[in-house]
Amino acid sequence: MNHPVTSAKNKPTSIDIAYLTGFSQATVSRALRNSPLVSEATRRKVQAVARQLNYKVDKNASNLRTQHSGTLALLFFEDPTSDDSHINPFFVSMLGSITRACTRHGYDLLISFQQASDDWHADYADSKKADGIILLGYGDYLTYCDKARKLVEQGTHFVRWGAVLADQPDTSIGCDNFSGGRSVAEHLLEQGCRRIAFLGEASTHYPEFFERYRGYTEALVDAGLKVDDDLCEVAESTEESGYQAMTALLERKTRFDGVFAASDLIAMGAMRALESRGMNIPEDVAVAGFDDVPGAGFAHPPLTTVRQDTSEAGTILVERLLGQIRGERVDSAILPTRLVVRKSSLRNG
Amino acid sequence: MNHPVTSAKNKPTSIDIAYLTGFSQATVSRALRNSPLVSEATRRKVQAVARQLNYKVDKNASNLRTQHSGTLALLFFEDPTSDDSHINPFFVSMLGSITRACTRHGYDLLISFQQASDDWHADYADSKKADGIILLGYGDYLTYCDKARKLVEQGTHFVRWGAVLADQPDTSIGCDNFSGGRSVAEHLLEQGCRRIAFLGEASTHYPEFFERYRGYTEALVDAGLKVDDDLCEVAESTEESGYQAMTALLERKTRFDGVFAASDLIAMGAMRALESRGMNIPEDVAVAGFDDVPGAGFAHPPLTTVRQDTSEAGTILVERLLGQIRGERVDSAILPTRLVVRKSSLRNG
DNA sequence: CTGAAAGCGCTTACAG
DNA sequence: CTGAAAGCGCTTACAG
Repeated sequence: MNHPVTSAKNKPTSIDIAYLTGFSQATVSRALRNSPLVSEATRRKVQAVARQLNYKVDKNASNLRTQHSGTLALLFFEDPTSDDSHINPFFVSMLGSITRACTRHGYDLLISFQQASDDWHADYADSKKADGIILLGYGDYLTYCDKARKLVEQGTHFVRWGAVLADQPDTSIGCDNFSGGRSVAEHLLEQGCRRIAFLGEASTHYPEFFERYRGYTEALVDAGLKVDDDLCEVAESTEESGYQAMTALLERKTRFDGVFAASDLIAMGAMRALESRGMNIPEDVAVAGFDDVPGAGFAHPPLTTVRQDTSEAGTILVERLLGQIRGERVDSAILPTRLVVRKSSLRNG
Repeated sequence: MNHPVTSAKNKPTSIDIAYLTGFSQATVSRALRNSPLVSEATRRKVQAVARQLNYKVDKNASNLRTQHSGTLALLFFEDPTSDDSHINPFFVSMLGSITRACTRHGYDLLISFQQASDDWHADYADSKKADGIILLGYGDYLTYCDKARKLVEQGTHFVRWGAVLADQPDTSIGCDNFSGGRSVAEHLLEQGCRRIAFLGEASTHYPEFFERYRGYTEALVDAGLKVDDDLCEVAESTEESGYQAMTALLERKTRFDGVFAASDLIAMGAMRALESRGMNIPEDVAVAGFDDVPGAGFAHPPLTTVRQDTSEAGTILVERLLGQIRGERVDSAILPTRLVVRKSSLRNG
């Protein structure tokens, strides 16, 4: 009846501790979890032995038993084109704040990068590896909606960072893209710009950009200007795409004195294109972006942009998701934005 | 004897599929895992029903049974000072390539950010949430060594990105910091620099930086120059620290015509400080960094630096870790570096 | 406060 | 090729 003493090879189990302390395995389990059903003395004895053996509860076993994993999954959608080194810095900030929020709530975070086009690797929840999922990254919104509906049907717990629109099936958290876009356009108008270009794909497929665009057009119209389609150039959210969009715009010889890029990456590419043509920013062309990525302040010239509070965003994403997991009804949320004026748009003063 | 048909509420199990197909649960399990022990017809029937029910194997159950998790954990050490938005871009690249390498090998990735000073949250392996751990991020090397030794004793599978030195207890993967540092100094000398400052903490606590420093001093000595301690300024790897180090250097009124910053972030901060004093780069001072972070090429002026192949690094980290998990003996590895010359250091031509 | 027992949902010898 | 059975290591009613 001798219990094999834990060897260096095999991780200790609660049975080992039970044997060593003389208690039953059930009591050991309770003591380890600080159950009030266990006496102080027992708790101490058990925990001392556990520490000594470097015992850690087997999560696979406890998760199987309790039916939850204490883990959240972050699905990160990226362009098929992007490589290792070019993860959108805005999403990096989000990743940071989401990770921190998870830690605060005692959850672990599983991450997965995927092509927006692929079939989602969204089975983390179905396979019980995660209790819920956070969706991050741009992709075609309409395609997303179809998939989101399926997830909702299946009862998968998930939240998403993105545009908050009417009649969405999911819980979305996003910033106020419309008023952010409007504030940029108003600012450029104040700086004396009269022909303001827009760089970004403004369509129902990319509602974040579309809302920013709508804010921009509204500001123009309110200022008595008309929207000139010649000043709009499609771009996705990369530096390279911004460079190309600006190059295309310049080649069209359309006159413009301001640029609202739908994201900072686009803005940075656009500034590079402008500079390579010898144009001065902001004297010849005032430029503004959106996101306030780390680096926007170090750009040349420092970039005027719209700040989204990633720290708050991450916190809310995690909290709403955990609420959903607890079975609460949670709503979508729109976060305020803030215009950050820097040199790239300041023409006087 | 009627088996309750799976309701929308409860996730289906292999028992449900067994009931629906008429096979035993064991056969269902085999069929789902494409075991050769099962007939083609059975396999198809089982998998069809599984698909229909949106059945996914419960990972907690299968992990418990097989005793491995199919998951790797990435522990990311960061400065206590850093906030969400300032994750070192070099490590972001590593994160990208590690994630991709995991995906290729069919592993999931758990990530955790932690303060280097804290007790490590390294129990992912002990609690069986992960089969192995990847350590990333700078921190005091000597402190690390103590902890690494304990992990090795416990039989924890782990690899680390960092300096590869003699007598290390662990498996480390790092770049050739010494020759990288040497190549930078040689290049600056070729550009006519004679008084080259070094920015970074060169001590045994930070062996990566120390090796870069050693490469730098060797190049100077080989060129018949002497190493001037007055030209060295301690800095940690942040933009802000680089700015401050350069400011301190300038205030000391020591003459210098070149700067080797131990990392790109330091270099970028240093360039900002130089510019704010009206100095021209590279005419007055040639500058070079280390890492080739995304953004180095977009800096003003574009930054000369040493490229570390993060894609290769991530791949090797994951592969060696998986080898270790399989019980193979794996060695540390030193990856080659490549000098990337850009405008910040080009004084003629 | 403690213990004996059941069971979470799988995988895999063992037997046929 | 298939099934009955054991067991991975926990947590938690149930009984005392």
